[in-house]
Amino acid sequence: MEERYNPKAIEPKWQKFWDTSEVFKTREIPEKDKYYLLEMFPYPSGKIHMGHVRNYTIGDVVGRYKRMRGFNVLHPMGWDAFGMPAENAAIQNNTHPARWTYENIDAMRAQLKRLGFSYDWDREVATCRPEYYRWEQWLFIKMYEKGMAYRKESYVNWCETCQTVLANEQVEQGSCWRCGETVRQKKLWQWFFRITDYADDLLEYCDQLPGWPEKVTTMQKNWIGKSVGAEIRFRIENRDEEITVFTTRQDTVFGATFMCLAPEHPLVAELSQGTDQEAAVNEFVERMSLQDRSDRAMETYEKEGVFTGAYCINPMNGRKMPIYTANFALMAYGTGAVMSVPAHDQRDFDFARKYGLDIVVVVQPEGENFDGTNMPEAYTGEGIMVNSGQFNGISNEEAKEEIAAYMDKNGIGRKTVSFRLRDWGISRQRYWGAPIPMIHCPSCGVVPVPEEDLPIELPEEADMLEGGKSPLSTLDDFVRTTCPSCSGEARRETDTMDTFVESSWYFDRYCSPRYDQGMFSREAVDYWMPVDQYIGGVEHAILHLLYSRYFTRVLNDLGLISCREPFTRLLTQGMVCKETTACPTHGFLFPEQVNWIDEGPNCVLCESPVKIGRVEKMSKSKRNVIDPNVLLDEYGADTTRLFCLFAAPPERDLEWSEQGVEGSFRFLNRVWRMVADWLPAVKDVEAYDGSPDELEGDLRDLYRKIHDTIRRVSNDIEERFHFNTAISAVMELVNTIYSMELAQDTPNAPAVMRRAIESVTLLLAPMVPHFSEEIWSRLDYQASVLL
RNA sequence: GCGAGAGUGGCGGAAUUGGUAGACGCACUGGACUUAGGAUCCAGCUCUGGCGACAGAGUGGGAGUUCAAGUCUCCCCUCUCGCACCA
Repeated sequence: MEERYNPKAIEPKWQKFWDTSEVFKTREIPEKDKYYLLEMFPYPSGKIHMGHVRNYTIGDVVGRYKRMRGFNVLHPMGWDAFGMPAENAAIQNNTHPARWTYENIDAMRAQLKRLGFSYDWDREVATCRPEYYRWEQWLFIKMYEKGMAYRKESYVNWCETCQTVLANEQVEQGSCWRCGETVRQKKLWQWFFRITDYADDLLEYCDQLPGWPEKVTTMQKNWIGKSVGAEIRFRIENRDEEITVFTTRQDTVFGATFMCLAPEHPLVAELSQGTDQEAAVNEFVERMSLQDRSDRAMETYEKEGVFTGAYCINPMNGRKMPIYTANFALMAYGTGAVMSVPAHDQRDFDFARKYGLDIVVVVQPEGENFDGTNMPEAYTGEGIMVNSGQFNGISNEEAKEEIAAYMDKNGIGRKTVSFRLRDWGISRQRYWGAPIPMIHCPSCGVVPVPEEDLPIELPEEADMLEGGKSPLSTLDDFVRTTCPSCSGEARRETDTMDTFVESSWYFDRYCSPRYDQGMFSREAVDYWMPVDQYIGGVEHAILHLLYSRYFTRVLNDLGLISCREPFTRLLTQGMVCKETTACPTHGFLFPEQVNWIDEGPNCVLCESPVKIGRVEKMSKSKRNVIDPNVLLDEYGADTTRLFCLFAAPPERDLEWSEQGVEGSFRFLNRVWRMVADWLPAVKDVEAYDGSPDELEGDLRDLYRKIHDTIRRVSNDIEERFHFNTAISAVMELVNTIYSMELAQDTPNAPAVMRRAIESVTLLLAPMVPHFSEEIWSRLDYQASVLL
């Protein structure tokens, strides 16, 4: 055996071996325990980054480990291939999104193969292929038929830069999640999925996902945002109309002294029309629509509003309440109308003080005597009901129930719940996405494309307009069609679907990726689903994971799948971070632009001293990125993988360290030398399998240490996913062997050492697979170490 | 503001059920081997005092429970992440 460990020679050899021997090819074997392991599939941006390497390495360890433990493992990989970057790249480089995407996929697949991941590549899926999205279109039609998909004109989040609609989940602090542009409100006809029908179900099951990090289920719960309260109707004075509000404090209804409507509320314009307030209201509404959404969402933002000129009547005490439109009333929550109770809500209190509106106390805390003039701020706690007619004297908690019952009986209102979650707007005015399979007929209205006409393929030669309207709407050949129902002239829907639709069911497709009679074969999906272990970044805690849970429920309710939750266990791995380096004149520097000299780091462009910034997530903009390819060239896949596993436990952030990589490489060399040293002695010996009692001294200690290590590593991998401590356990074992300085001619030493070497190889096999396969074969085993 | 998580040597991080705090690695120091080594092997490495055996302190701070606390309870501080005018 060579003295030196040479990954360049070893790794391609075993990658080829895995390929040709088809060890990772998977099929359904009913009598075997299945294990569906999934990592979040990447967007084919062109290059694998360290985040991918970490994510897929963690997954690969679990997959290989489970395989070694005898499970039938499904471990697929594919491409989340639709989306904006392909269009942008196409415009910039004068190419086609499809071409750009497929080239990127080829490049990234090659990189993943270089890392030695145990994927069943026969199951590869790319969501931009018609064979894939045709079934998404099929499902869309099914959902349309069941009323789960619908169209409405509504205010949508609009990104001017991306020229497209964004889902609520894609708006971060009032800005586009992708480009950072301020999001505006725009009124458009849009397609929606009725995810709100599942709000309660999605919420309730959050507590039945013990395999998920609490952090994620909490985020989902907050996002769904259930509030229990009541709906109350207020008659508008001199009109045959009502305003419905949602409140969690129906106990304070007697203290409601005015009404606030969101500026976007349809009644605002209607009520002010023809009054002296009309001009002021219009000015206010106009001003609010131009305002930055994130500014408006600030709690500290000054409350302001305008009287609409109309009044409504408090149904409990007949009080005449002025109707305002106010900036703190949000169209996106509840009904867009707030009954304002200034004594018991801080926002209402601020507003009332500013505009001189009445403050009526209806909940009095014990030992206090609040009234509208002596309160420094709103009182939101518990107390005894006052100024509330027949409900005076009881606690406000009791009053919540009694008032709700009273209102229900008298047709004023009823108990209800409100969710923060909105329906999922999926229309996108973009080219590179799955076309929505609908037809607009002037006489029949909206008609689904007949099933036999699917897929509605994306036309190839789209005129990609930079920042224009939906590219598909400019293609006459695409748009013009005939109505399936009356055969008259009709127009196709030109919006495409949000790319999150594709990623909401790809894990089902992996079960039978080439199936052409439906989304998936029932048999395959029932065998494999749900995913036993899902691994990916926490940035998808709301968006992708919530949508996927929703889709699984839809498929379940349509009778297509047996499970209701898609992911049994979820691991959210931390980010890969590195310090930033900045030059006073050249700004952030790439690692290779920094010259490390004795006096300190130095800019290669101008030689001025470089400032070391804080450790942050690797990103192009901060330039603190390490290209995995460089690592692969220098150290090979196994060292790269080992470093990712050893430097931090998976759920924590991993800080990049050149010395850390060096250390991982050194360890593999150390193991290699040990094996090379002992190989002649152990080659023709059976691994020791007797009782430790028949050994003595160091050999007995070593034999016990071997078994202790096996227990620790198995436990660390299987139950805790603590690969860092699993590796350190193996390091300890190797250190023990080195420090014992066993003589090779000691009786039993070769047998025990063979046991030691085999154990180390098996324990390391999930983590450094090429390395382990190589040693395993040197021990004269023919089959893969995985078997 | 609400919710979640975290705080341990010079650094990354161990300590699984309350039981020797600092495993393993990095960095550093010393030694061995060597023409040489930035390779390798061995040893040291929490802080303070001491040549030393050793003594004292020590897991963000403060109190408590316990024979025993990084771990449990209470209060406080700091950091990270998520949500945030949610009526």
